[in-house]
This record gives sequence, structure tokens and C-alpha cells, in this order.
Amino acid sequence: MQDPFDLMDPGADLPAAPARSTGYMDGLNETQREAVEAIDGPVLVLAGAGTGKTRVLTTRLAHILMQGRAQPWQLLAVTFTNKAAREMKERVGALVGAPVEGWWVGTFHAIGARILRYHAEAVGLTPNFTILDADDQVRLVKQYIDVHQIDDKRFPARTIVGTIQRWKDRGLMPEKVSLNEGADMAEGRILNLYRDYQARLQQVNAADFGDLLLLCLELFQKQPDVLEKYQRQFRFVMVDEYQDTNVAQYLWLRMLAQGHKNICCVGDDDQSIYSWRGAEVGNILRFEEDFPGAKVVRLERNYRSTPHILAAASGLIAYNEGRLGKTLWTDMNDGERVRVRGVWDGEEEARIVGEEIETLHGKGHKLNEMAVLVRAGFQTREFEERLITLGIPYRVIGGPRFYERQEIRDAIAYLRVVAQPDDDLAFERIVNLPKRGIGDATLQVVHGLARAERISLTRAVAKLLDTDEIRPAARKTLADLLEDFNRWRGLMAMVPHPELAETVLDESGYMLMWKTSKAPEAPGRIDNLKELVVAMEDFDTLAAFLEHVSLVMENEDSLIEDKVNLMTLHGAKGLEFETVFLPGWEEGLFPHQRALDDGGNGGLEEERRLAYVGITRARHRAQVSFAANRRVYGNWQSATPSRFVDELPADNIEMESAQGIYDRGFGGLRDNGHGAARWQPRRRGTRAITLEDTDWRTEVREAKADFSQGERVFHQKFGYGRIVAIEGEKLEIDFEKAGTKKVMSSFVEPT
DNA sequence: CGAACTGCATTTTTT
DNA sequence: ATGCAGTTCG
Repeated sequence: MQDPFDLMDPGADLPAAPARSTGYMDGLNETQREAVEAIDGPVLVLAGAGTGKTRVLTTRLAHILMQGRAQPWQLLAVTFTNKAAREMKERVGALVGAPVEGWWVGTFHAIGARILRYHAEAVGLTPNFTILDADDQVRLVKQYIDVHQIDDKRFPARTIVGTIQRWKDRGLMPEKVSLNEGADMAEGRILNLYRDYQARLQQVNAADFGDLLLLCLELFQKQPDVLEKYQRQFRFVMVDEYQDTNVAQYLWLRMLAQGHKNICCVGDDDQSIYSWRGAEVGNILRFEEDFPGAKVVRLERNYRSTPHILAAASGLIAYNEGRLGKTLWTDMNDGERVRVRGVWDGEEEARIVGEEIETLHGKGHKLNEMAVLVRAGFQTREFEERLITLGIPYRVIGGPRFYERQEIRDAIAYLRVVAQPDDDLAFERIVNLPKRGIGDATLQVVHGLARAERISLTRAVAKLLDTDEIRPAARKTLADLLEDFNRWRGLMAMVPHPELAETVLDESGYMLMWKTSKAPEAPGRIDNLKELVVAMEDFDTLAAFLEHVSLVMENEDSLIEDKVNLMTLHGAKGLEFETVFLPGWEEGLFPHQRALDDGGNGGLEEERRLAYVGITRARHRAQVSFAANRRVYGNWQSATPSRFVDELPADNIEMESAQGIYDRGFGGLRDNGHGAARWQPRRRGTRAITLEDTDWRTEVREAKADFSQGERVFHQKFGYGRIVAIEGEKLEIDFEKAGTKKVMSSFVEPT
């Protein structure tokens, strides 16, 4: 294990700067400067939308360095997304005029992973542990659903992964999950599965995203000296988007900042829109209690939007209770009011948006500066169709990402097996891909041995090759495959990794599989695979590349081309556009019925924050729209304008709506004859399920039975026989029916 | 073992 | 409407 403190590159020290060179602070306003200069002790920066939050954060970092208060490696700056981390690095780098390489600036997860790699042994892993992706998680959970007799109709693997994730978000390892945290879900079976899941991760030397933080907490608890070292090292801690932190992240931060309490959290409670994935607004609301004596700085001067836009957003968000409260202001000129348009149906809505885009574009406005922000992904379709008809280029942000594509995951699985022979999940993924005739039956045997002897699948296969447990054809195939693996592993040290990847894809037949495929998407997949190989060139080692893939799965969208942006409101957070279209403001759709149903008033408030985020993305123009009729899942439904429309201050909007579509303050829409088909929540799985309270635990086979020559034994597949020879764990047995076979002792029982 | 069929749900998503 | 996943049949 390497000591992290030896790894600090002394060359990363900054050129000694005179302590009073503060040119980097030029152009900051009073409050921004205040936030930058409040270096010592806990600081909460409440940064409203468009108030220069990132600027403050980066300048603050630069300030600490320039003042000589810390060396780069003594700073910890965490963000949520890689994008934010990258931006911070770039901007700090520009400010201090030094490369930010190797600094502790990154996402919670990347930094957690970095810490864990140094101390992996302390939490039962080795430094080269694998980081699981969502796919791996689901597949792993699936393997335990049957074992635990869980009804997968009621608890699909995805849902269970979600539940486990939520537990991890709250900082709960299996032993900590209590009754009010849902320990009794499915009579406790989900929790039991979680236990097995966790044990399995340990076994295959893997961590999921939650673990990257949770295991850090475990590490810090188990080894206070390690925690202390980090506490001493990180003299200053900075956190972006604090309103989005979950419990685990909060605990993680608190532990690290406990000593000096030099922690600066930047966030905006009004932009907290991720409670459904574990974010706790409470963290930001409670900051002053958590860190007594905290300095609170409010950034309220907005540099982004016109007064009308700002006022519309402010008026709306004022309907929320329990805010920390901010009053955004700007000295820009009034500009246009927020436009509100009521239309007959979704198609018309797409048409008016398309028209407006066309008009603006005709007047010389950049398409790049326009965005259509929808509540749910499927809503982009109508706009896409319209834009295609009009011949207006667009991009949809938030589609499937490069590294999430099937062929890319497959290719990476191959590389993972090569790099980490014990990566069972990767092995399973590719063992029969392309089809090699390794079916369920064979895998059952392999799994059986792996479980009995607590070894990895690859090792189990190796052992089985000398026996007759697997039918000869499959045995030959597996033998070849292992040989391939070994050859590639040998190659790993010899050739550059992009070349290795090429070889692996070729020799495994994976590339050939797509080349001979008649599927229409095959050529695209081949291109993606080639792109992957090229992308690998940016990394020094295969391990570095794999780490990147697990942690930095991003869309490398070229944002250069001039295109209209289509995305969800969630996806728009942190972005800004000259013109923003906000369609679909209808009850049930936005606020979404689902959020109302299972979020209650809190759910509604989060929806309102989402609306706030949407409006505040606009610099000069915002257009809200709603339709009286909308086709949902095939059938037409009538809709009422969103309550958020009513909440927009009348002075700042300009309403135009077709006759009878909207009567402000008079209860909305007439019945259009389609009856009461509204946005009703669908009752979910009400079927009663009876689960026998049987003992579901699979019997654990005795792995270490001693056998003696001549002993009569029983084998699942071959029946009864007598041992003729013993060779370690391998037995040669003369079976009564099947003849002489070599088998693994784990599969044999004494009679 | 692969192709057709059936049923079912269908908000938001990062790492 | 639509797609996906699990199941069933050849």
C-alpha cells in the first residue's frame, strides 16, 4: 500500500506569489469578495441562480493558495458532476497559472475512490478493486432474487438496486438498516439480499458507487489515524451544490472537516431537485446548527437574467415554505416579459415553439442559445418531430451515454477480465459473447464450484478443465478462452493498451460478431468500438482508462455546432440560454402526478423548485406553454394549466391563449367531452402475494469433506461410484453408470 | 437454443 | 403507442 502523503508531487507547488497580489479578485462584487475572503471557519454561501457561484468558488481556491495559506494538495474541493469538477479545475488553473493535475479537486466519488485505493485493505478490498456500474449492480442483484425467494414482479431487480442505493445514500450498511428505514421490506428479504450483495462485492473485490463513500466512512471509523491524517492534510474543504448532498456525503464531509472546520459549502436551497435520489435539503438548511458560528453569505445579485424573468421566478418560488430565503436582484434593463401560451394540444405547442425558434433564428439568434426544457424525457419527441419538419438542427441532451452502450460495456468487460482475472461480473458478461455454446448448464457447474470453494469464476473454470464435470465441447471452448485471457494478460505488459484492446476485440471474435451481424445498428456499433480504442489513447494505463470509464461516464457531445438544445429540466441545471422554452405546464405533467402522489407537499415544492430552475436558465427570453389536450400513452387526455402558471406574477408575464383554453382565476378548463380521463395515478401491483415462510436459505455445500480411496460416493450428475484416485481436490471415480470420470470433490457427497 | 408472443409499466439520473 | 422483459414454443 502506498502512502498518499508520499505521492504529493512537490513540483505541484505554486510559484511563490506575493501574498498581496489580489488581481484575481478584480471584478468581484462586495458579497462575492466577502465569500472569497472568509477563509477560516465554516462558511455557507447561498448562491442564487446566476449569481456567480462558480466564480466565487474558484476565486476562493485561488485566494487561499495565493495567500499562502495552503499548498494545492492541502485543498479538498468536491463537486457532484465531472463537468463541474472539470470546470473548476480549468478555471482555477487559469487563475493561478498552474496545472491542476493531481489536486484534490473532483467529484465525491472520484475522491472517495482515490482515498479508498490507498487504503483498500482496511475495508477488505485490494487497491485495484473494480467499480461497478448500474448494469453490474442489476445483474448481481438478479442472482440473489431467487435465492431469497423475492417476488420479482413486486420487487424488480432495478427497484432493489434503487433501494440498496437509497440505503447507501443514507450511510447505511446492512447492519445499520433499521425498521423505519425499511428493514422489513418483503419480510426482510430485501435486507437479506443487501447483506449477500455486499458480501459478494467484497468477494469479487468490487465497490459500487455508494461504497466509494460508505467504505470511506468505514475506513475513517476503523482507523482514526487515517482520518486524522486526512483531516490534517485537507486544511480547507470546499463543496459545490451543497443542497444536493446526501447523508453519506454529509457524514463524509463532516468527518473530514471536523478538525479545523474550514469548510465552505456553496449551494442554493431553491435549486434542490434531487431528493428522489437521496439528496437532503436538510443538510443546507441545517448548516448553521451543524457548524455553529458559521458565516453565511448570500449572493443575491444576478448577472444572468432580465428583471422580468427574475421576478417571475422569484414570485413562483415564494410559494415554497421553509426556504432560507434570498432576494435576487439585477440592474439589467427590463427586457421582455415571460410569455405564457395556452394552446389546444401538444402538436400545436410544438408548432408555436418551432415557429418562434425559426423566427428568432431568422433574426440572427444562435440556435445554441435556445433550449426547450421539458419535465420528462418522452416530451422531447414532439419537438424533435417538429424541428425535423422545419429542418432546424437540434440535439437532445441526456440520451444514452457513450460508455453505457451495450457494445462498449461488452468491450470493457473483456478488458476488465484481462486486467482483473477475478472480475466475475465482467467474466459472466462475456463468457458466452459471442456465442460460444457456454449455456446455463455449464455456468451452473462453474458457479457451484466457485461458491463452494469461494473462488472466482475464472479460477473455478480453471479447476474444472481437468475434470469431467463439464461436457467436453464446452470444456474445450473454456480452455481456449482461458488461454486467450492468459495470452492477452501477457500482452498487457508488452503492447500499448489501445493495441491490446484491438487484439482482444479481434481475437475474441467480438468484433467479428458485429461485422457479420445483419442487425441495422451493427455498423454503428463497430464505429463505436473503434472510437473506444481511439479514446483509450488519452490514458497512460489500462487501469487509468478503466477508472475513467467507471467514474467519468460522460457524453462527449460536441456543443460547437449550432443546434437547438432539448433536455429535461433536471438536465438543464447549471446551464443558461438566451431563450428558454418551457412547455407542458399542465397539472399532472408538471407538477408531475407522481411527485405529488408520493412526495406530498414536499414533492410539490420540489416540482416548484424545478420550475424555478427552468425559468432562471433564461437570460433574455422565456416562454411557458401548456396544452388543453394531450395524448399520453396512446389516449387523449384533457389537461388543466399547471398551478405554477397561476403562481407567476401577473406583472411579469404576457399571456396569450386560445379562446376557452385558459381562464385565469376561474377554475380553468371546460370539459371537452372526453370525460374524466385525467392524470390518475395508476394503482401499482395490488395483487396479493403469499410467500411461504419456508427456509429459503440454500444449503451450503460442505467444501472441505475428506475422502479416502475406495470410498463410495454420490455425484449429482453421474450418480454413485467408488473413488479410484485422489489428486488434491480432484477425484477420479469409477461410476456405476457413467464409467470413470474426474470430478471436483466439492460436487461429491459421501454416502 | 433462438424467435415469437404476452403482459406491463411508462419522472426526474449522477456517480 | 411503445418498448422491454420474461416466457413459451418450435
